[in-house]
Amino acid sequence: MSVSRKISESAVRRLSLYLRILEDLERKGQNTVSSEEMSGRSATTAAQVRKDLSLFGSFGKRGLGYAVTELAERLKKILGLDRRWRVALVGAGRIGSALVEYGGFAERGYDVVAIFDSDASKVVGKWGGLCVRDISEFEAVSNDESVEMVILAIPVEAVPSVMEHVEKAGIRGILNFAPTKLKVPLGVAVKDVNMVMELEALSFAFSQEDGEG
Amino acid sequence: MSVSRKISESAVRRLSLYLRILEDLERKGQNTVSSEEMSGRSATTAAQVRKDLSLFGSFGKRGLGYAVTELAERLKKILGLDRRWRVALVGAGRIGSALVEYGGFAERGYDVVAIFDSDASKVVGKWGGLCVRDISEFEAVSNDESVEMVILAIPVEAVPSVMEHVEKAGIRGILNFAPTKLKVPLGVAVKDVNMVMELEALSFAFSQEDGEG
DNA sequence: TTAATATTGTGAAGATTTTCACAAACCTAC
DNA sequence: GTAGGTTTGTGAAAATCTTCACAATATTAA
Repeated sequence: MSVSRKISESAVRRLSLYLRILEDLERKGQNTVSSEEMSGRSATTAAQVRKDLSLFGSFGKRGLGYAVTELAERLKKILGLDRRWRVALVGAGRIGSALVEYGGFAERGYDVVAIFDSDASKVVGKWGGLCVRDISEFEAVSNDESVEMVILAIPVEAVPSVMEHVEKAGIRGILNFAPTKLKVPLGVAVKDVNMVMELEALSFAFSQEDGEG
Repeated sequence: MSVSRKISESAVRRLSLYLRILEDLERKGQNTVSSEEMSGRSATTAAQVRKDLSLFGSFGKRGLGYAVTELAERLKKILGLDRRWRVALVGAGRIGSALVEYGGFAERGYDVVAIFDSDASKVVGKWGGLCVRDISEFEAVSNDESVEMVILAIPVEAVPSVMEHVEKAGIRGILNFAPTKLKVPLGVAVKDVNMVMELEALSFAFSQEDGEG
């Protein structure tokens, strides 16, 4: 049951996708699903689906496929979604605002329990029932609130000073929206979300097409 | 000069990152940079940097490194950033709002020239100087405005009907924020941005740590 | 019970990506 | 011009990831 092999980035991404597919099938009342059908709904092959799942055990039945609900539960456990996570948002700007109001996080087990900004006095009112705190309070508040992960939605200039607080508080997971590579101590996981980078990949695809025969 | 080899997803991502590093160095007035230094600022090795760049030509000088400004220009050209792109936003909800006001797109050559929503009447006022149009006008407006790419910030349910318009209009690049795999005709490039998926990768990293010796 | 059919789980093969390591090219100093 | 120090560009090796292909196992039907 315990996994000692290193799982690749892309495999984890696919697991995430499989879970979404399974939940969709569940809603539709489908009981079992084959690797073939799963591959049709993702952008992979049936072999890839089976290989990915086999990294964690044998969840299927030969000749039959996978039990939708059971596999979904397994994946949730594998992805650490069999519990809720306490998350802090740092940066109460446009992006931060959108993320808090978005709602998709809570739905999947991530509760935003604190919000910080470098100039909290600028931010009026409550955000989703939380008042925006000053970043200087980060260590104290994140300790009180047992914050485990941070969503970083701040400008690049603010990164160094904010990261000091985050490090001191012992946070070990960061979802980074700032378009810069964070320097973090060993053991801290970082995932970058960079929308401009995605657009650049699009225009690259275009340029390649045009440039070629 | 012309590139016939297929460039990997991750290589393109890294090129994007290199460009950001170079622009930073440019601002700081640095004239040349070594692959070693570049690798220090990204999360790769010097050999990787050189390999990536060599896919497109020989831009450096042995013993000296790369000319910052020149390499930046080269990368811009490679990434299709030596021109401006006309982009439409579809979906005037929270995420769409944040994206438009964000500003980072225009800065990097992507101009939002039209905004659509399935219920435009709900959306009051102008967004960044543009009025929000009804999605039924998509083909006509995107034609008039020479829209090339679309940013899709709509709920999953709305995807099929919206995609019909997008396809008919002949759009060939989509930045997709909807958490679903888009079915697109051949020749249409799609990049997915899925924040929940990133968070799931984070909690996966956590769970792995905890589960292992 | 047996045959027919479906589908998993997985070694092995194949493909792709990353790293290594070093000759070639360039700069500076004398 | 030569020696000494750098750093690129790139084949080749190593590592990683994906696909193939098929034995093993399950279901259904008769």
